[in-house]
Amino acid sequence: MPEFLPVDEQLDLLEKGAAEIIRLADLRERLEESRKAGRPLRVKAGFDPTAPDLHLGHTVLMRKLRHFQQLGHTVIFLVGDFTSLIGDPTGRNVTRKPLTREQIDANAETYKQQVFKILDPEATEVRYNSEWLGKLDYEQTIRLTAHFTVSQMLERDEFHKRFQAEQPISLHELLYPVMQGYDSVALQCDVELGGTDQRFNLGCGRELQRHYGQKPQIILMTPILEGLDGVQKMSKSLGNAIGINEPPAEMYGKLMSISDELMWSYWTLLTDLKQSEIDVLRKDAASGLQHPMWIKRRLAGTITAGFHGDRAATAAEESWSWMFQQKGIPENLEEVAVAFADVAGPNGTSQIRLSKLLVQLGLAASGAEANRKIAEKAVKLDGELAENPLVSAPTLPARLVVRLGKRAKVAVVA
RNA sequence: GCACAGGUGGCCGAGCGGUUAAUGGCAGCAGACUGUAAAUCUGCCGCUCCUUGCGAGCUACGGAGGUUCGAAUCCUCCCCUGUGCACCA
Repeated sequence: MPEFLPVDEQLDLLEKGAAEIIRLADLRERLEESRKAGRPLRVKAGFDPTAPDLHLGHTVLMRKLRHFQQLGHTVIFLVGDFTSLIGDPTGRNVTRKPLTREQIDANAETYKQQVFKILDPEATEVRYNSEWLGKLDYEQTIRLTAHFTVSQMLERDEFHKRFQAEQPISLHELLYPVMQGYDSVALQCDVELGGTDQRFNLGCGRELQRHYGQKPQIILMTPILEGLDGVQKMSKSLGNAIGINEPPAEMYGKLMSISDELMWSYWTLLTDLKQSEIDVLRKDAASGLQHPMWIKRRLAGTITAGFHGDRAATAAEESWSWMFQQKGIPENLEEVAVAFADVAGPNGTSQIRLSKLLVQLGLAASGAEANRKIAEKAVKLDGELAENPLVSAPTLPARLVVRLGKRAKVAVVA
């Protein structure tokens, strides 16, 4: 029979960084029962395999899942392969395009690879909701939807807003919360985790479980992580995200660019430091005992190390410091191999067209943009301001340190 | 199906026959300042090419045609969205 920690100790970890728990008393009770019976709780979180590139925002929830896992409970990683045929309307003012089966499968695979950087694969139950949703026939679906009313659905903020704004709401979108709720029934969940934006969907699970004679699940909501701008939620499409697969230097640098204020919620949501310790840091920063920059550097180092290991994090920190504080050129810059033919200048000469080089390196989105940046004196070559669109390449292969604004890369032209 | 209102660059939103690659706001990028912060100020902000010039060409205002020297702006058809109507009629 598995042993569980005393309930208060479990709650101490589980409550950290949770935005809201419905209801805390029930969770406590359920934990008591589980401990007494030696039965792990079934904890579910659903993921839409729509965005194969996970960012730190997604990890807030996964870290919470891991907490349950660490405490010995059963974590169910639910791939919403079926629901993503609909596309969750959350956070959207427009109807999503449905994905194809192939896209979903491919996305789910990448998803898992990334998720297991945080979760223990051995202790995770991976499920797909097509398993049960795909089997529902039309009649069963009708019976399922009969448990909800139209006005219940329209109460949901997203729908309400769209309705008020006279924007389209497709009928099938109303099915999303119903299906997510049914997932909880099918899996007999004790707890479901989700972001605060999932409140409505999570609640549907409780509602349906009651109808199916199950104890309504406990809901634990995690806050939505703000992106680099500190205003909007972290999202790849808003361009304010830090991907968990980004190279260490990139990750570290982005973390350093957040505002001082934002850093506190990152500490809470993205690290294992105890809340009490974080509060001390905050006090020290306010009183001037510790410079906020150093606290931020520690944050960036901690998070980077979590994904890339201590050594990589230290290297990232060093090159950041070198590059931005001393405005130097770090040693371990990313090298990109570039074919001379792709960046060749006028015919017959050995010159390189700088704008093309910037595009090849991914530092500029287009040649036109690259040219503008050159004109704006934002480009440096080997530390020297580059104002000429043509660069003479002495001998091939040539090694050039190219810098545009905050980012720099080494081009190896051959 | 009918009536009405709409569909403009990443988003919001002007323009309603001609210096309109398209006012303005947001977002973004770069420069200054800093702790690569934030805030602020300044510049940029469709793409391609080169002889990098206040250069040339191409593409763009839901789609397809048309009128015109010239259309995001006018006409026709189509697609999409919202609202209202839809028993007696």
